[in-house]
Amino acid sequence: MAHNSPTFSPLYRQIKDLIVRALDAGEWLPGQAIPSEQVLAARFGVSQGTVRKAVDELAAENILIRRQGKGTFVSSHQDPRAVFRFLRLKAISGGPVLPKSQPLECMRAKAGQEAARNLGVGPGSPIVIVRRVLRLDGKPVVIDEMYLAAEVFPGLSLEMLRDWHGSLYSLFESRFGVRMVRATEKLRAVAAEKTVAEMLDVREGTPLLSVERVAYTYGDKPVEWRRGLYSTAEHYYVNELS
Amino acid sequence: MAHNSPTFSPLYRQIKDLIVRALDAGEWLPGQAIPSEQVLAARFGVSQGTVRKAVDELAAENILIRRQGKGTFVSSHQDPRAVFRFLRLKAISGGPVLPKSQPLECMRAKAGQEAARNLGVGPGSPIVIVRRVLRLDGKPVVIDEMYLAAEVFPGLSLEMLRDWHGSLYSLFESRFGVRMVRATEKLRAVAAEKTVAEMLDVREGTPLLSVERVAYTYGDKPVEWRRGLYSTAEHYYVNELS
DNA sequence: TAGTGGTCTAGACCACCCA
DNA sequence: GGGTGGTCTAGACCACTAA
Repeated sequence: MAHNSPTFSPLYRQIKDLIVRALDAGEWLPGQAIPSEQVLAARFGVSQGTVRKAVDELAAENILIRRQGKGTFVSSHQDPRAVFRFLRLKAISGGPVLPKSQPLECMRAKAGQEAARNLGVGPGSPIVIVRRVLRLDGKPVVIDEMYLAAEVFPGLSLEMLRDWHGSLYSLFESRFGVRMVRATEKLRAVAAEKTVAEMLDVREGTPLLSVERVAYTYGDKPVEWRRGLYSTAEHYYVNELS
Repeated sequence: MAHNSPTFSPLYRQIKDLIVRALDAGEWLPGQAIPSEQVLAARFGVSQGTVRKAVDELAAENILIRRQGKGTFVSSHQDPRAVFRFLRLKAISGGPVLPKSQPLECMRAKAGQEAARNLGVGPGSPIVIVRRVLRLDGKPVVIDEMYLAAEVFPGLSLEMLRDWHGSLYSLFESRFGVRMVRATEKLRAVAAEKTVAEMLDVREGTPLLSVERVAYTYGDKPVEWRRGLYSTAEHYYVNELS
């Protein structure tokens, strides 16, 4: 093996890329099992240990899920345990939280400077803007505005959003084959403007948590830019540092 | 090997615990190299591969740092790269941020209900309360109030805090041998009260980011509970989701 | 050149799940 | 019982660092 080329990357990382590419191509769908390590090793012409290391990293990134005795599965936003992977909210009371999305608007537009930059597309590219309210335990807690590259979500409509019972990301995954894999968020504290305050049932000027997110699919491709305003009267945003 | 006992844990995890215990005992200090994998394997009577897996996990948790060709090192808050591991603030302008701590107060007290619960000590236990302002690029951006178990930080004083040039955690590490390894944070948006507003140089009622943190040392032992109020006029809190 | 971590392999056996 | 992932080992070789 040539281990001294300038673009050297270890075998297991090449295997990892091949697996990601297969996932991106839809060879194995979310929730389904991928082939066993033995089979993958034969397919890629490497030892099982090398496949294992590749899968280990993908499992650490929550892209795959290993289940001893059963197999290795493509992680899915359909999985109820995955809901709070991207929704870092908990009730101050400590009780369980039942999120329910209430779509308000779904419209076509052209990308402005900021949206274009965050979505990695050219300015003026067609995008879809979605606005919705997220209710937790029946109360409005989050108001979101999402910007999506239109070509990735063809035919997305308000009816489709209204008819869907589940998380947005599970809809994206099921209907458009787009799996959100990673996201970065920027948090600030802002004052509620009048219209927002009414929707969240708080007084105008109430401090809200502003959460700006860029979400990526396989291959670190950005596909969603969103801004959420969280009412933190009865909920807080949790984070783990290490 | 008895792999079927009810308290079964794999060898590499036992090795990991032994390494953590050695770290906790101060056998190897932050910034120093630990023995090579070969040496550790001989010491614990296992193969190098098993030590490697234990070290892999500790490196993933940012407790150890591997450097090819040099060795494996105990991670340290002295390392300038470690400053932003627990301070998730960036300038909106995108420029670099130079944090500087300005201690205000350091007093002894007895733990109330909440502090006791968060620090894992009995109510009434002696604690130290520290208040400080954190300046970024010269401007006051964060005001912190910290609650520390007194017996873990004997002799902590305002003078000591004032004389220290570096992060608080690097002080704790150098002077008291307490290394912060992990933390959980709860974020909310709140309105600035008068005294806080003055210190942060904002108007009363300005929305601030409230960050409540419990920090843990080796063995998941909580040793610090703090609440910070962040002015997010020119900075934001960053987070990675995966 | 010697020592460190990093990669890759091959094989054995264990733990778990399911038919 | 047979298949899956999980653990552990032993050995070879590569890549990086420092003296």
